[in-house]
Amino acid sequence: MPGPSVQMNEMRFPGDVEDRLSLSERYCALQGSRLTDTRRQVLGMILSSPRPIGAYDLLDLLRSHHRNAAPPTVYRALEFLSDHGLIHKIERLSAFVGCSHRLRCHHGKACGHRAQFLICRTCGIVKELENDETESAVNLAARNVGFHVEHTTIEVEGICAQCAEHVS
Amino acid sequence: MPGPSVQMNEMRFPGDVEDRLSLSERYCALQGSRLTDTRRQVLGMILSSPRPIGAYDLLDLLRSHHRNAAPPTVYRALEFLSDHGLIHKIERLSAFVGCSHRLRCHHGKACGHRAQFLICRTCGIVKELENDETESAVNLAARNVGFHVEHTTIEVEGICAQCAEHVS
DNA sequence: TTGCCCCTGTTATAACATAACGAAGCAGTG
DNA sequence: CACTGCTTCGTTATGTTATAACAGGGGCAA
Ligand SMILES: [Zn+2]
Ligand SMILES: [Zn+2]
Ligand SMILES: [Zn+2]
Ligand SMILES: [Zn+2]
Repeated sequence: MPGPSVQMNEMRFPGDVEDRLSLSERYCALQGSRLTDTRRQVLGMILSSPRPIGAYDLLDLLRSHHRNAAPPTVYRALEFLSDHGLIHKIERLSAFVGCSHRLRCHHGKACGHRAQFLICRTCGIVKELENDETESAVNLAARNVGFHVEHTTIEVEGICAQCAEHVS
Repeated sequence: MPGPSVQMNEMRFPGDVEDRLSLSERYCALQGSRLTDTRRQVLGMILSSPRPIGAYDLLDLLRSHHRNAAPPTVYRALEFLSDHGLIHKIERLSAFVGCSHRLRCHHGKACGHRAQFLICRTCGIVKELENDETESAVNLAARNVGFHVEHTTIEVEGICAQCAEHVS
């Protein structure tokens, strides 16, 4: 009876997603971390989703290829991916998106990459911006009251350009 | 057998909180809204808390004065207070703080008040800033990609001035 | 071999939030 | 007052998101 001892079938993703997964694998290896099967599959599912996806939706998807998956399975993977800057959590949605910056960045885990997220309330698509002026302004304002900034969450809700066109 | 038909005892708050509650009551009246007993008590509890307080902590407090309180009781009050700009939700904490702006503002419900929140990860205290440069920068960045902004969430995690002193 | 660290499996529970429906209260109106 | 419409609230149940806690497996180095 051939086959692996654990019920984990390989999940196939579109070519561009596979490319990003390969890059992510190499990126993790350089950090001395391992992009294991589960982590890779969760990342692939996030990258394949056109909009932010929640932990329990990921769990449902994961289960069709990984029988034993439970909430901690997903949350552990999400924590790893988040720690390594491969994904971002959108707080307002309790959902996750792939980082559109990380794979273009050569500074590693602690590069201080900060972003702003534009959330369209019509189509649900989230765009990641990296606007230095915004970061500078908020950092300055915080320092002016003696606050030491460690992490900034900026999430903008509104209507994206696409959706605005459709209405007019 | 005297007493009200509903088990709702008046809760007493410190003088400064009572002052803000009175102002809030007048503010709501001007809007044609009613700051009912439950809403007033929830607001009072939020204003009395030195740090953000979660819905279920509010529920526990509320129950000692209001036997029948259930989750919807609290969430309805929170929605009302939030809609009227009297409180803010801190997304990263799923918890609520009183607005430090509203009672100084004469523009009413739709004044477009926007704020940034500095969350100290040591003491848990949250400070509300109103920095126009930050708002301008993020609005500009969004408009540059054709995004129509409706609401912005800015939450900064780090160490407050107080706590930074204690360490050094 | 032993000990250590990382990763995972598994069960259970905590924490946060809303759906749905009916009744009570509080306007105005005739 | 009786009628009506609207807001608020009580109540029960359920949905959604996230973590605690502990055991086991597998690689690697001393
Ligand atoms: Zn990013
Ligand atoms: Zn859109
Ligand atoms: Zn405010
Ligand atoms: Zn502090």
